[in-house]
Amino acid sequence: MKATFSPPEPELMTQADVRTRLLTAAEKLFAQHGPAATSIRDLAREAQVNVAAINYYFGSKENLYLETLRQAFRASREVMPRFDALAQEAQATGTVEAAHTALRLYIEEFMKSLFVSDESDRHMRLMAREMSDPTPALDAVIDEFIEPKSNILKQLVAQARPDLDPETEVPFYALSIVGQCLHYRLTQPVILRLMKREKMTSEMLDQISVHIAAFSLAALSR
Amino acid sequence: MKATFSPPEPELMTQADVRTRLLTAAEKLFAQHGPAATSIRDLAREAQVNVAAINYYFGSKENLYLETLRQAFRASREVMPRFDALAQEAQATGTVEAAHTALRLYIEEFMKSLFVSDESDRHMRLMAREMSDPTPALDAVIDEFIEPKSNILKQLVAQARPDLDPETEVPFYALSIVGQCLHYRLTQPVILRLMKREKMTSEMLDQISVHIAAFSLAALSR
DNA sequence: AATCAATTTAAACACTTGTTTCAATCACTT
DNA sequence: AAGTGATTGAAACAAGTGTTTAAATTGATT
Repeated sequence: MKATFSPPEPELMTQADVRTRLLTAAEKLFAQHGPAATSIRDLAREAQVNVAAINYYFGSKENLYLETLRQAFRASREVMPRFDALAQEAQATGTVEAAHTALRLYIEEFMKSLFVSDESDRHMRLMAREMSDPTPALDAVIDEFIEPKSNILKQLVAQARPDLDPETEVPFYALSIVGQCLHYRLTQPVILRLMKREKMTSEMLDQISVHIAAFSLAALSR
Repeated sequence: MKATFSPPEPELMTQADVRTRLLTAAEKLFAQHGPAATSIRDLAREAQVNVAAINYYFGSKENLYLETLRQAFRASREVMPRFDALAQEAQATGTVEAAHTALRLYIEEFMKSLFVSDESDRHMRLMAREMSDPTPALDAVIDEFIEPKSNILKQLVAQARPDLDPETEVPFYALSIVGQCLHYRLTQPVILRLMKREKMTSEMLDQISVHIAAFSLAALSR
């Protein structure tokens, strides 16, 4: 007679220890090596947990990955209010100059969030990986993270250039700004080699942010 | 009594059939799914070849990947003269306006080379993959492809803005331009979803090229 | 203290991976 | 036509994958 086990309801979080240890390990390893290159035995070792625990608590490795992503951008969204406040303040002031300062800050904050190496670094790595090498989890990442952040940027661009069509023109300007920033994260190994540097320093980061802001604002001014 | 087989000298290309069929299949599959997600059995099926042939002709899967990359950017470099001619013509004319037109063409050509879906598309995919997810083969890709192409772009930027320091300022401008272009290739799935499109059309490509050129040239003009 | 479900465990499962083996076959020279 | 070395082929290999099993253990409730 086979006993059928029903996994616990995630929201109850009973015996959260193993579950959260697993999520922590997953965030670390998935961010470091990607989901394909991370085996459930690696995960189990890192979390100091039996291999079966992964399927017991999450049903499958893929589901654990999804859950990890969910947790990652749930945490990342808590940084969003800062960006949101930025945009709302600029909108309240209403001037083109206010939009410019907000864009400068937006770029600086965005670049920082891409590189500051701690928890948010792992989150960014996870999402960057999804973008260039998508899994079925990509849709969630777009809806809950990229789209809202992109909307803030579009709003700032629209305020800086009220003459642009919000539907057809503004999006391209927003992509140009994000593209410059992401480039340094997505092709970091190449850029470091071209610049003959070992690693990204905070001085370089400042320099880069200032350049991207100057470049983009120059492009935005008529 | 084991017979020891010595693989044929690559430069002799004796019985090139199997070897080249394998390279062709590898180029296709590695570009499509990446080296990690492509098994040697997938490769053997695609090339209509026995699995053992891979190790017989290339020693290992990793070596086949390296050889494929080598072949890819050897072929890609043959497109370089076009870019080179672009830069030399601009330099010959010498005016800022000439640099602007050359930059416009450069961006257009570069975007095309990133997306036109044929042989060069696979080469670009292979190299883009190396950039965001490097293997030991990255160094060769940088030296033989990225660096020279980047130098042409820097030269055009320097001609358009003679006041900029070639060592400290020009590189950032070049990266801003390349970054905008690559963004559309590296995060293509995300961008298509944000734009609510199924696939990249040549009309979109033109539109994008025109925008990036306008944006960048506006940023470059004082 | 006994009961009973929730959890943990080691082992096995079925499958895929890259690589190797070795006999069969092929192309070519003597 | 026989002999020889290069190539091919089917099968086996060892190691690794995600998942499932069923017995052992735990922890709380009756």
